[in-house]
Amino acid sequence: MAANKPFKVLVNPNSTDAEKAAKEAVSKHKTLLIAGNCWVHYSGRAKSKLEPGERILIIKKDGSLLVHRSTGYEPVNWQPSGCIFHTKLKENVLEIHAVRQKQQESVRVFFDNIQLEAVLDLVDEGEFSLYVTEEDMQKAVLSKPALIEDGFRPISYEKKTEPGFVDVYGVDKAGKLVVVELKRKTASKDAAFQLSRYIDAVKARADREVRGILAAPSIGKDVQRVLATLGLEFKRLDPKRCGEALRKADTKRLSEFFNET
Amino acid sequence: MAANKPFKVLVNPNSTDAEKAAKEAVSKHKTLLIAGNCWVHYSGRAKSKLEPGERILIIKKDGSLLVHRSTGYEPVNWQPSGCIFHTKLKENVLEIHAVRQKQQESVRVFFDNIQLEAVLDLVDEGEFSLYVTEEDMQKAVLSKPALIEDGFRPISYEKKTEPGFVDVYGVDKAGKLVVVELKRKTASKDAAFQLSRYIDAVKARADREVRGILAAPSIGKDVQRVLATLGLEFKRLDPKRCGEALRKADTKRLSEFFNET
DNA sequence: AATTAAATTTCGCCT
DNA sequence: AGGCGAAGTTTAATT
Repeated sequence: MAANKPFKVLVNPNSTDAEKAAKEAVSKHKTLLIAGNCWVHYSGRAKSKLEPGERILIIKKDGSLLVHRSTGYEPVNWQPSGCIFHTKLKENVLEIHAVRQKQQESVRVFFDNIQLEAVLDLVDEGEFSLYVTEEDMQKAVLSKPALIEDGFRPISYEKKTEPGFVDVYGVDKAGKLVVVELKRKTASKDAAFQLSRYIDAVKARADREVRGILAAPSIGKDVQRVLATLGLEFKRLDPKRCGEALRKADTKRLSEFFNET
Repeated sequence: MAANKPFKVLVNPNSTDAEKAAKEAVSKHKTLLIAGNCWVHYSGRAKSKLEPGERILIIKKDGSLLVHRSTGYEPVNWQPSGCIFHTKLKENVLEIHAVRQKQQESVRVFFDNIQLEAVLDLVDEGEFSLYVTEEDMQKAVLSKPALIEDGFRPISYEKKTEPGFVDVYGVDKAGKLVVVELKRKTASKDAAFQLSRYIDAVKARADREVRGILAAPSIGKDVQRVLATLGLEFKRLDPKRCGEALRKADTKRLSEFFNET
């Protein structure tokens, strides 16, 4: 556990201390967190008014603002990053005014009672990755081969050690052999060449025509040209739809498929 | 100022106390707020992994969950209302597990260091009102044409892609054709010219006199002169009164109007 | 730079 | 209950 980090917490602060902390947070680009009784005025593309009630206000170092009520996943009022903030104190009411030049918008939050206020210095270098695993994509194709094309029937599959590449072998509607290479992200030139090598290897053994399909969420124009030159095909395969297909798939049957191979 | 409300604030709590407070918040349907070092796993429609870093976690009484990083207006991980929560303690790591049956989703948040934890009881009955979008103004005029002028009868309406402009066509007391252009904010010169172009187009088709009314909350002196030059009229239209008119309008009748056109 | 498409979109209204 | 459309949508990608 790391040593305790420097941050400020005020419980039931008076308005003067509250404003001081808010000013500090904003000027030093820290995270400001306030829980208390407030009302909010928004004006910009539309207008809104929020009558008094207890909410949570968050202001981040990039100049984004959030006001959260006691329920609901969405903020009741907000402002994307890039705001400039002003604070004002008037008759023990703390006003925090967020102005966004870009969209000509402004949000004013007025606190007349603060339960909790914190000025945090959040250090966050952690990477965020949203993914569909190669295995997920493979499972999706196996459970719903039409994702590749109508009439496609998988015969076997092979998991490769290289991350991001998984092949599925099968036959198409006409009975022609098909090699499918899956890629989690945008198809690269490498992927095209790799698929080409597989195709060549399979052709040499099978001694008959083999189709090669590179299935990925997207492909660049240049890679598309490479594919065409190599006589290969591209099939757009949306990771999201793979996920959907997976969920809708008959899990039992799918697991059986995996077990029996 | 109201008396201080009961709530709990923990600064640098140990994991045992942290879990205890989290359990209390969830079971008693309070708002849970944690700032600390965490990592997050999400699995559902997609999958995601968030490497360790310092963030803010909010769990609301309706079972919604938010994980906010130090920047960005949007949460990095979230879950809409309706989650069921489980907490677990393992080697001083607090795990909060949110499960949503409806979508078959789950979010796991792991804290190994907590700077601040609060259990709040937010009381919020304040009304939120969003008012006067262009469409609102249009609906208001359609439901209460007298907002434009006495005896005005709308015939049809048209929604434009340009933001802020909505037209209503109708006839006045004398049976003369009227084109109304609505603007959410102060009428601009552009609006005047735009209306003028409409009028010209309508005149060309209808081959008879057409009145043009620019309806907006306010108008500048210069724009007023432009209007006069173009032979057009200005009608002050208070957004607030539009909102009121809308609320008071017979919703059924309004929807019928929209259907029959 | 502008336009289009996607989002773990969510949410509300209508059929 | 399912489907469609809007959102103060925002944000990323593509032309």
